[in-house]
Amino acid sequence: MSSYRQVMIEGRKAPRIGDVAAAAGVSVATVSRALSAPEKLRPETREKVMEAVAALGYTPNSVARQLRGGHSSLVLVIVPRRTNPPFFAAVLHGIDVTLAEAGYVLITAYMEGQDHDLRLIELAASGHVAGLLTISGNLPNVAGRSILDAGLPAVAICADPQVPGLPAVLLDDERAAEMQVEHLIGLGHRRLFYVSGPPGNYNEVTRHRGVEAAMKRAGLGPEALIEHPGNYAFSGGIAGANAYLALADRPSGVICGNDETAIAFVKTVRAAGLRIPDDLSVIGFDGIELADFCEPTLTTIAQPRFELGAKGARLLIDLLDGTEPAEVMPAGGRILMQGTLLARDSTRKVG
Amino acid sequence: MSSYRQVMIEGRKAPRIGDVAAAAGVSVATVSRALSAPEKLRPETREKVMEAVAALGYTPNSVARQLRGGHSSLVLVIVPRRTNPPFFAAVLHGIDVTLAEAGYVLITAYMEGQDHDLRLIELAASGHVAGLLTISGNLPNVAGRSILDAGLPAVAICADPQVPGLPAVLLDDERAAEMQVEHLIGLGHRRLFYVSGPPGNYNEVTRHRGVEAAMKRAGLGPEALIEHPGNYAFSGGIAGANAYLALADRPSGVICGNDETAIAFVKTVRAAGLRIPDDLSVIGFDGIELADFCEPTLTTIAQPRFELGAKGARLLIDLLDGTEPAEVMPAGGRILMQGTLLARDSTRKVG
DNA sequence: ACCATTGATGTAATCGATTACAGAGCCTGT
DNA sequence: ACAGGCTCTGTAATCGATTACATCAATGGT
Repeated sequence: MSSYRQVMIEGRKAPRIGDVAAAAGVSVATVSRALSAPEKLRPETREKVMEAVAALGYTPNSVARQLRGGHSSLVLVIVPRRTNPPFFAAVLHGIDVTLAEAGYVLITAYMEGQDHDLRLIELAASGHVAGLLTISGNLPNVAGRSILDAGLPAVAICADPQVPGLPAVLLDDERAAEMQVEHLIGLGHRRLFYVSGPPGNYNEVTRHRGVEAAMKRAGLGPEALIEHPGNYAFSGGIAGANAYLALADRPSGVICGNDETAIAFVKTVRAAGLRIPDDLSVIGFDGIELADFCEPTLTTIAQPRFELGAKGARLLIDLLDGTEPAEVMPAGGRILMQGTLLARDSTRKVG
Repeated sequence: MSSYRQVMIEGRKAPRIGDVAAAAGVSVATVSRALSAPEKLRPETREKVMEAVAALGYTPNSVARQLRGGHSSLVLVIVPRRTNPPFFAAVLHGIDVTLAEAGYVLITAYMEGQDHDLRLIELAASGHVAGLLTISGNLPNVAGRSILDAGLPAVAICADPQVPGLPAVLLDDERAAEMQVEHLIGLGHRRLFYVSGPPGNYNEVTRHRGVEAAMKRAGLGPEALIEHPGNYAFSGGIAGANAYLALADRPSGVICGNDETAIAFVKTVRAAGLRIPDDLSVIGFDGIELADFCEPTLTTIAQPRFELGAKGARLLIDLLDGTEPAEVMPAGGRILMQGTLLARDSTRKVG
């Protein structure tokens, strides 16, 4: 029923390029040029047009502009729903700042499943959007249609959907997970409990490899690692903690898939009377601000969240503008960034 | 440089309505009708068209559709930057689910200031968007141009920009702040410390009124309240705590503007050796999940975050579709919802 | 004084859909 | 058998900007 045009009519009607042309006493072509190629106009003509533009409060209708063949300045970012808001907020900030510098506008959409995602796919195919950024390992993919089918330039950030030809800016998850294990082992812990991410999740799979590699390198076999599948959310931390508490012989070191998991884990085992780091050490993953405000402060691996977003956005911009990427693209199209260990109070030497 | 069209050409060229028409052996009008008014077609014609659509993988170009006068299905949500991600994530979730049910797509954009916001204003005026939702008390407003000038249907959520004619779905902030005070006073606290939100902020101003009203009603004068301006972020909680610690005679009750502030406050005063709730009681605001995972668990006022978003979205949808709002609009166009006190371990009886 | 060249501006085609209106079949009632 | 009324489909105008090409005036060269 209600089109934007109808709304316009109800209020002030939006001026069109013809109105400006009439007000300035020139043709529509001249108005168009005044806005997009001012150097082609005599200064006094340009000024006349600009005055009319200002007087009428004219904003070019970019729907029409795009239809004619102009490029959109919208970049769509696909964010997974309902996990880890503090983490993604920082990544989005890096993206937003970088896009804005280059004249693009960030819009985000959340994955929600089925019909909802189908709309995202249609949005991508609809011509509104110039490019695509995804922070989600699972791309909208409904009934055999993928959001990538639209052929938009796209870059993955943080999680690799593993689509051939799709460049990705990622944390070196494997190495980061190794750092988690090495930190605990370095403190003397010989048996570990691991509350992972959702089974099958890209980050989880990669980090899992890192955990196993580090264990092996330290000479520890699979019997030294007890795993519990989590979900990168508070609830997974609670469930993991309950599983931990139920163990007859509890490992002294605990690795959590992310900080929220770790916080919920800590909370739950403390409620059961265990002391951290006296009775057990817990290490998180992500480095959200909050990890420094909980009790005890959480040892964790900090991801360069802002930079991951910024670098991913930069890469997409280069793709869109056709400029040569500043960054040298490694074969396979995956840029890896390193995490940083933040040693705080939730871990300490055993015994 | 790179238009969406160019991209299409690089990959499979996007089929146009004419291609489908040719493939199905009908006219473009028939194809259009098959998609938007199938009941007007003979079943066999419709089927023929649908087959061609499927075979070519045709998605209507909604840029062209909109230009002609069709309504956009995009709703733009303006989110303030860099504050309180866990809070806004829940509000957005309520918005997203509600919009999706009605066939709209949520896109969010963050406020960042100046040039950046100017782009948002242009986005709103550009014809891409059907309606506007704002969760920010300050609307993009640059050089005298407001994002509302575009005349889009709009609804404010959580914070009231106080624009005449702009409907709003709000927490009853004043009442909620009264509840904070009443809770502490009910526990016997007679002097309060208040780490507020940013001075001038809509929510802060309203809650401030509530705090003062409740103090007065309890027979406490202004000397019983010591204020420190905060910012709804961790840093404000730390600064507030330091100000509190510097006091010669510290109030036993502390009100924080939101949960993040409270968490940082608690952390900081505990580090200085104070015990909570033994030495002082602290109450937060918002009711984010995390408030139940910190040490001690945080007493707070829970906002119906999902419902605020959902109700605001519902209102906008009614505006867009021209349906009669289910909710009776009070005069002034402001719908108030109530907060809920969650009494937990960070507050207790004095003495 | 006149033609060629340059620079500024206008005219009209174009992008890809929607939809008012027109026209073509096909029934039906008289 | 034919007018009138359906139903279904096609033709072409339209949305608002961009831009290739046409036009026109002014300038400079000879």
